[in-house]
Amino acid sequence: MVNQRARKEDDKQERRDALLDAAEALMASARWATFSMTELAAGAGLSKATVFLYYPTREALLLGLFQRALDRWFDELDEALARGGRWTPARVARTVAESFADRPVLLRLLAQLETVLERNVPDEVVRAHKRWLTARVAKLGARIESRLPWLAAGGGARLVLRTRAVVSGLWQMADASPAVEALLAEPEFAPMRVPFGPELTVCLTALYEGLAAASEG
Amino acid sequence: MVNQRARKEDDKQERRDALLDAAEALMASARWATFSMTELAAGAGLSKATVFLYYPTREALLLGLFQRALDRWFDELDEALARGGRWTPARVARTVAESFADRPVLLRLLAQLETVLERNVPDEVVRAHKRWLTARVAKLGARIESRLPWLAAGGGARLVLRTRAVVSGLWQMADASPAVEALLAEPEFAPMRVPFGPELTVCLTALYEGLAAASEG
Amino acid sequence: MVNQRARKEDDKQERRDALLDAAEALMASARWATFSMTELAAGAGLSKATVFLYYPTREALLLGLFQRALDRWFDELDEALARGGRWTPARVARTVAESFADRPVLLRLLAQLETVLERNVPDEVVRAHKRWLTARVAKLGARIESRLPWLAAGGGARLVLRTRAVVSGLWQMADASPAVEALLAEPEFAPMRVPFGPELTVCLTALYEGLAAASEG
Amino acid sequence: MVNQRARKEDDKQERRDALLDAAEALMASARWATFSMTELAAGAGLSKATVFLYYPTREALLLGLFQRALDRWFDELDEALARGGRWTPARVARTVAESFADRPVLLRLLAQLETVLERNVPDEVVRAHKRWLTARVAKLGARIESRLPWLAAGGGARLVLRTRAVVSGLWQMADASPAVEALLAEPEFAPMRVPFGPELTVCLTALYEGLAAASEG
DNA sequence: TATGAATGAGAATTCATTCAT
DNA sequence: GATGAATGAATTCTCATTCAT
Repeated sequence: MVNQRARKEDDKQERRDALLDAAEALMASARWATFSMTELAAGAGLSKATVFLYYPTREALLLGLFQRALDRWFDELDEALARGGRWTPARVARTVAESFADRPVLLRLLAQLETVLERNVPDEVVRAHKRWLTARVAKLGARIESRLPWLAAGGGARLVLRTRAVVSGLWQMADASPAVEALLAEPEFAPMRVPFGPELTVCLTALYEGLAAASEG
Repeated sequence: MVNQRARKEDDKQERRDALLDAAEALMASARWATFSMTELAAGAGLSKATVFLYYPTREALLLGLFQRALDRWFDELDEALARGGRWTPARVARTVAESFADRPVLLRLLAQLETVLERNVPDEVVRAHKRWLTARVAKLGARIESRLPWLAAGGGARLVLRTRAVVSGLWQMADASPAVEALLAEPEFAPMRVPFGPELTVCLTALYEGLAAASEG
Repeated sequence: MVNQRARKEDDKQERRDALLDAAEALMASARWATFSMTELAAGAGLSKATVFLYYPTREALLLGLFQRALDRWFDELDEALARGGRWTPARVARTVAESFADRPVLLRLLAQLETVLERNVPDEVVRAHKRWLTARVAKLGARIESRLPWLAAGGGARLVLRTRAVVSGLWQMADASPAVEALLAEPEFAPMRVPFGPELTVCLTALYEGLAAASEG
Repeated sequence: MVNQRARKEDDKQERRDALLDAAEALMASARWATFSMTELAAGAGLSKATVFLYYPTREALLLGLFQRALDRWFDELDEALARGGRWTPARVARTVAESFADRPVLLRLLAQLETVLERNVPDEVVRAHKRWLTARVAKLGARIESRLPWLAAGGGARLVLRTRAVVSGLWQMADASPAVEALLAEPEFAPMRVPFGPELTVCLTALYEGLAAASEG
């Protein structure tokens, strides 16, 4: 991917994607906490100036990366929830929890959304993103409502947001720095360890079941 | 006759506390997102170099602030949970949710713990913090276990961690930048709004009830 | 039958003129201080690369714009000085001063000539410009000598250069940034205000009269 | 001037002066047109960050340099005008013209004042500068009024401003880039040469005499 | 102990200009 | 001839941290 010119619209999208691929690789690596445009450009084999050709600010780029990762996740989860069979809160929870497996980049960005992503981005870009997000949340919410009939109208979207909170909160606890990781490996700190996958399943299951019970009770 | 050494230690602690007070004021203000050592020193009426005399790094200081805020919260919640009457999961949830009211600083630090606080801090400092934290979590966990008898041994501590995840995740969504805040105020984005307090109560209640049901079932 | 080559040359000149038109519009606007090739190309409805097809450097383009503006000014002033009646130094001064009315672009470029325009321009381009300029100055100088007979041979050209100095110096003082403009509007700074038109008339009149007196005495 | 610390207020002023000295050296050199903070820091034997410790922006620094150079000029001219003997417009003109000899830095900054110096400078700094300038102009104006009694009250200050215009305008024409300099050395361009010193004397003399005549006539 | 001064090591971003089609 | 894409080379400025007194 060196030194070629993206001429057609397709090529441009390709380049954009390549850029996001490089960003993703960086965010997935151990150096994710110090993500910089310099490193990104180097990783993508492009000059810094070229990066700014495609994204007006660092944050806009990260927002783009977030949106792409989220989009893929929405797709996958939607598909998973479209499968047949009997749907209980627990099954929904398991399905949702599984959908986050192997998505460290999405999870990291999720944790940074409000803190980083939505600052220093042109207003219209944020607006476009939020509009897109609202639509996708609504769509997923509708799907979930069809799976959990006790949900009121709009309850599906609300469930998505609550899920996001649990996911993001748990991930933050799980994604410790190497130093802390090492510390937590010591027996003394065993009670503080948070295995992301299992915990997520447990928490989402409990949350959904609890909400179901509340709506029935 | 007062011990000279001790008095010095006291002075030192006093200074430390003054520093944390200034840091807290800053984190509570609108400028919290740009917390800098310069501003902190100015706020504390000290020179920057002096700050580094008491805390080896910026992160260590924030960790100190976090620990203090958390300590106060532990105390308050412990006290609240010590009150009499019948304790249901819902009451515990409400009590916990209320304990986070008016604690923006704690909540902001909570959201940054893994991302910021635990990097660039001397190992022993992290270790000491984690040790303290483990103890307090265990203690609070025990208290909660006494209130929710269906919890297995160690289940209280685990509940505390899970609670932390929900709290932190919800807060992040709620603590948006002013620009996003304005955006979310538009009717179009109403479904994306997350009122922290009410949502926390709902989520924790559901979570606890769900866990209770699971342990019984 | 029209010459193909010539027509092409005409087209080229047309394009060149269109470019200068866009540049002029930009230099006349409030954004003149941040004149950039990007903005220019956008204003001309061309791509940046195309601009460089017609002018080798940014400075060469500005030099072209300067030359065109100056050319028009020479024409107008020459015409004005061709009028009949009795010519005194004062009348010449007034005529010259008036010739600068409503020529902000010329004046701005005048102030930048040595600082900006004549750097980073191919040698032959500068040479061609200077040759043209010398000729026009000589011509105008001759005209002025016919109006102010006390001028020695070559004195007209020298007067043109001296005039240029006064004009450029006064304009610089008058064309302040908005911030300074606002400041100068305060009573305290009244003595520092320089109204370009009136001052120019006064200064040129005095200069010419002074030179006249000197040549006679 | 390496790596020492400016501790007392005196030292600080010294450092400030050293910084301005380095800036002056740079502005006096051939590279003056590309003056950058990087080059300045290198020239001063300080780190870039240190430079920003003393001046908040590049422009503020240049403004400081300008003010110092101007201050010295004011002093010298004031002194020269304080000398005894009979004062004619011509003698004032000669004195003023001489006061600009060997002041390339002042002259270059003069030509950039409005274009560069007064942008990107904190408002209060500009205000302070303008206030200082107004006062010094008034003082010098008063001195000149005492030398040229035909000047009305306030006419001295006005004369200073008009002088500034002539000086700045002539200097700009004289301070050509090396390339242009070489060009102008050719016989063909002899009429376009502007020897700064002599021309300044001639122009100021004519201007002052012209104004004197006008005020009498 | 306290601190004002100093700085290393970036950071994001810009812009005139060139290249490949 | 025209152009969209790409970039080299700067630029200003920031900030946590260290040094010398």
